[in-house]
Amino acid sequence: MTSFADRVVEVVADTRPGDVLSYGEVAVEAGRPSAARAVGAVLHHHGDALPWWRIVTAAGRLVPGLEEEQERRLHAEGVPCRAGHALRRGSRA
DNA sequence: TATCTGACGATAG
DNA sequence: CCTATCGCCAGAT
Repeated sequence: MTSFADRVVEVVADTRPGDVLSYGEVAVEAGRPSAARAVGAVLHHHGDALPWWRIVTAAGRLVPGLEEEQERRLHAEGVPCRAGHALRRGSRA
């Protein structure tokens, strides 16, 4: 019974190093475009079990409270960050 | 079953 | 750029 949470896990677990998506993007891929909030809850529950650092807000903002940790991990995967927001290729130069 | 909470998203000020 | 409000959904109590 692939629940929404399970779908989210699948999507996030399917991401590879250097990839960065927003909660909304994950929600869409999980089949619930308006469940971005639930996506965050799922990631928070799983903790380090999933590459949560590859997930940012729609505004490109990093996870509140973990900006340092996330920025460090993203940078380690080749994702440049600046002032708490991940610079995604294609979004803006 | 009802109510509250939260690692969200978009719009308005 | 930041704060505030509304809408949304899933999980916990």
